[in-house]
Amino acid sequence: MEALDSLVTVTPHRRGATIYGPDDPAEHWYRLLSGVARKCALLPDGRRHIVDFLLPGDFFGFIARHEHRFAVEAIVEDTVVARYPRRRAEVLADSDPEVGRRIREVAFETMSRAQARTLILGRTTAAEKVGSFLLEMAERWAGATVDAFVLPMSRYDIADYLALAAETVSRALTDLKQRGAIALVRAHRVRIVDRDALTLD
Amino acid sequence: MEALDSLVTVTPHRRGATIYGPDDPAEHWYRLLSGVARKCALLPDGRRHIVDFLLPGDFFGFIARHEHRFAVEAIVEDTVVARYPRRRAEVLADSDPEVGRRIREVAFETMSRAQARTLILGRTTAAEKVGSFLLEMAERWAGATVDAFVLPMSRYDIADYLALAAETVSRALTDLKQRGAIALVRAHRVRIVDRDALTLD
DNA sequence: CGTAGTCTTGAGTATCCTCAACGAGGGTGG
DNA sequence: CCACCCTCGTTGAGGATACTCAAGACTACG
Repeated sequence: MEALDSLVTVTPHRRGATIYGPDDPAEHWYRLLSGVARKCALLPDGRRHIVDFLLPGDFFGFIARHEHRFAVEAIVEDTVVARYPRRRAEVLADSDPEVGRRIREVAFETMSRAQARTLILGRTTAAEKVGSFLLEMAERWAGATVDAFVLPMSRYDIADYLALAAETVSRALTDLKQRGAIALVRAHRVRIVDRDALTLD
Repeated sequence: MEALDSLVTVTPHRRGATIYGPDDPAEHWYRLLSGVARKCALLPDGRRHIVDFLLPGDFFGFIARHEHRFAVEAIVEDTVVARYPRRRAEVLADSDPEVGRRIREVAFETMSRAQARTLILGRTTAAEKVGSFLLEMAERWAGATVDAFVLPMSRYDIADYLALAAETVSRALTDLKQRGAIALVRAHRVRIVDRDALTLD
């Protein structure tokens, strides 16, 4: 991927900063190098949906159209993003099979993420949604299956991701804690104690 | 795309037939030529999720891994599917930039579909979910923005797609009908009367 | 024409949302 | 270093929504 790396621009972002907006021309592809970000859509009635959380290594901003439909915002301080000019990357993909294949792989991974998300949202009860969400985060966090990790996003972010009220997320988490399924340290540090209790029921 | 077309195998499927199963080796890419299909996941507790409805023109079965996680089943009689051997298609994509770019475009389209679906599932009330679902189907149906179309899938399918109970789907539809937002002919033929009434509550 | 599956409708209950108040943490400025 | 403030998180009570269980009506198929 040295060929693609020659095109890259690396930019740090502050917490809350917008990486790209919903009406920006889609002239770049992006990859998160460090930090965490959220991809969100603002609905006509003012509500907000979070369609994806972006972790280090994740690519985003891929789109066939010429305009993004979502906004991407940094969630933590010093969220570092690599940016690839779309046109030149596409030209490179046409001439370099290695690059083209890599981009296809990345697109397939992104699709996998979207499908996993769909399965989580398809859960019916709040406890199941929150449980599945924690398992997803634990799995995506550094790729390894770690049991303890940091949830950098707020309860409101989680709520807008799972289509729940923030209070319901909070209640579900305390409930999981009291059942012994997870342990919480100051609201943002999670340790999974009983994996099975997060899926069943 | 004549290059890819030389690899294709076309197969008709009966209503209810399995196009590929959850444990099949992912040795093919697919495209729906006619009919309708559902992509579904079977959960450990026996419930079913429908992750996507596939309409004519849609590609599916793209995956980086070596095994599918979902099953795809025909919903209507005579659902015709084109099948491309994955390995050979990948080799072709490496050697033919045209093919490679087309596959990237298809992957991006599939991602768009997944994101649209996420927005629908993120709706909170049943009426909004069903309304958004109808608008999605109306839009995807033949690409044109038609107001009258056929909903070939059962209420149970819609329910498993929207994470609702089948009864709730039925109630939401009759409610929309009584409000004058849609007209129904024998449960499966829909005409959209008032588009705005489908989005804003 | 008959039957099996699907769709609709009803009643009661569980879940989640809304509104509200309180508490905790982190950051800032004195 | 401490006090303040402000955002975020938690908890409670009441009401709305959707689910479950159940039965009846209709369709589509054989």
